[in-house]
Amino acid sequence: MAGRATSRDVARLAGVTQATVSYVLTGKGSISAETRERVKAAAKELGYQPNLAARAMRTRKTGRIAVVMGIPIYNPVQMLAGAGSAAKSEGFEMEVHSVDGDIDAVSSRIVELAGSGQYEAVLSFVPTSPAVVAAVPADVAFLTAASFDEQMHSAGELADAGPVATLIEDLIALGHTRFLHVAGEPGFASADSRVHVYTATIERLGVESLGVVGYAWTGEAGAEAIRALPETAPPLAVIAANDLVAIGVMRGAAERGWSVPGDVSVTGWDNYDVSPFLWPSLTTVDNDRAEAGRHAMRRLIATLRGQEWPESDEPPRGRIIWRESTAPPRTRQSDAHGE
Amino acid sequence: MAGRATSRDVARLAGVTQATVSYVLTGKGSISAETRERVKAAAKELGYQPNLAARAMRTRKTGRIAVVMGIPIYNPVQMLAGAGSAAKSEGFEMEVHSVDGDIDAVSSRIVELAGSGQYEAVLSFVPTSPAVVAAVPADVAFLTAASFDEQMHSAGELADAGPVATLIEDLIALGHTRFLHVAGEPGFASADSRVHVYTATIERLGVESLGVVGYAWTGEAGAEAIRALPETAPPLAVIAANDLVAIGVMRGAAERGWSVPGDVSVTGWDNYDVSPFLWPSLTTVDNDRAEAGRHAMRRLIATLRGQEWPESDEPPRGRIIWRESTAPPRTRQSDAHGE
DNA sequence: CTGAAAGCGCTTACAG
DNA sequence: CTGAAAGCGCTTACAG
Repeated sequence: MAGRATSRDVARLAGVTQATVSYVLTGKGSISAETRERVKAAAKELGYQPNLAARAMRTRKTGRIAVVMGIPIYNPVQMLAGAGSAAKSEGFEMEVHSVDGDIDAVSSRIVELAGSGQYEAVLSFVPTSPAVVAAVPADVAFLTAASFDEQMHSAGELADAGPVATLIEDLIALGHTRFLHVAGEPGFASADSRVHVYTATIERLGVESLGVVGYAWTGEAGAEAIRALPETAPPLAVIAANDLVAIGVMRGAAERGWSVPGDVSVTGWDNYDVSPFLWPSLTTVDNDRAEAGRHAMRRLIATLRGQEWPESDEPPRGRIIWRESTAPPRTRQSDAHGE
Repeated sequence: MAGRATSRDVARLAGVTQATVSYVLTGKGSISAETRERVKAAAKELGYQPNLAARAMRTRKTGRIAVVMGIPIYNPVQMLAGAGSAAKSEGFEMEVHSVDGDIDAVSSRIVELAGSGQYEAVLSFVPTSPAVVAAVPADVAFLTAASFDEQMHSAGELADAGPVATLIEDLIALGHTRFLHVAGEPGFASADSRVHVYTATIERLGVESLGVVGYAWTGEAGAEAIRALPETAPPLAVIAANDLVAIGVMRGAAERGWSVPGDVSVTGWDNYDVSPFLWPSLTTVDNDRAEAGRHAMRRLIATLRGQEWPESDEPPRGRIIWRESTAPPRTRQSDAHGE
């Protein structure tokens, strides 16, 4: 039975007082090297683990951080593992709360968590309403890693969507001249910034766009986007907001008898575990999710401690993985009929 | 700033003593209805929330349960949400820990968590070594919902694999006579029990099996299983351990020029979000993951409280969703060459 | 550099 | 049915 010895036991064994034990363990007082060693040895011998509840009560710091997830777009475990390890290495425990519902439901749940007194900070991976910031107690740090707002805009979070520009440039190099973007759910920085970069890049390079459609993280949105296209649409390249949407796009193309990548080149995002095994395998943007989680958590903890966050410290960039779903466009068969 | 009022404040406002407040809130003492109302009203007015750290310290019960996940087979969020809601409704907080590594790494982490004094119970969704049970402190409940052992055997967890039998029976009704099972990672009850039921059903119905292969939750295992087949294998039906494996199987078939479902019928498990949008869409077994999570958590809490768990209370059964990847086998073209 | 003491907010015997 | 008091294990001024 571990976790049983108290600081009093350690003190007794080391022949010092309880306060000395506390000073040694928290590193606060100035204790002689010799005493310090004695205390540490005693703590080790007893397998001493501080009672966190008692410490929390006395310090009024719980050492706990809440993370809020929606029913997520993709498997979030690696991101959570990254966030958790960053929290742990800074001495915090991380607790994950899944919240289902719309932005208001999520927002009020966050306010509730922040007000529960159990957490020193709350990190949201779901978009929240702006009112949350004001409703969170002043002594609880709050950061949303999901929302697209002015702050993020300037903080360089747009960089996350950078691969969209590369994707388009490289597809043009392959011979593509016509594009379509199937976007993710509005309110998510990842979705909004990709739309932003897509639109800007299309304009900058002067190529044709069939529009921005979808606005949902679903396969259905991808399939529907293709079903709604005119018969004359191919050849074209579709930039899908993530792999699920892209798989819907591929299905939509198959339903119409359009070949991938011959008639329709398709790109996704997030590199699902299934994506290398699709037929054709899916070109996608791979993110280091664990690092993304660590990054968000470190930033939250900096906020919590009132530290400045260097602008240069951006989240990790996505890396494009080219696979079979992208290729030079098949030569247009009946150019005369194209509009 | 919420979470600020203490039981003392509530007592003062209600004109009673702190003990009375505690009795009312924990429902333990016998307090007059009138006093009870006054206390409740006061608590509500002050937005009183008990300080959990203080309560934990006094009761020596933390009210917290640790859940251990590996880097998971599929998106675990719904299962975790189910487990979390069951925990919450029983008055516990649930904390998720992701652990990477082999069975020994996972096991020692579990022992560490159980011994930390922070949790009243630990629930593992990863297989653990048998030694864990002995190493966990006696006052910490422990349950693994992932391992396939005698206990589960008798507790009816095999029922989880029941759909395998139905799958085979229905495929036979469709005209199939030759099967292959691509299994998941050994040690996982879900993998082992499916192998068990597959083997038993093949034998019972006297149909041909090309074997049980794979033993990994990967797309590569699925593709490899097909690549290793003799040219004469089709038509056959492949029971894959989950959708990722099944997608690998479909790719393997495509590589060999075998059509799905004409030459190879394929079934998966877990109903991935991408599976309805594959081409062909994938026949699979859909589980109520949230209910599975709730079930495991309720059972853990019953253990924690020393309650008997009724044998009849089984985890939810999977429901087969028939889609395009399964169909009657194409007539064998060159039966003479078949072995 | 170390010791004695207070107190974080709660629950729970024990008297009344 | 309610009140006064102890104590869970820790940290932190305050003296020495």
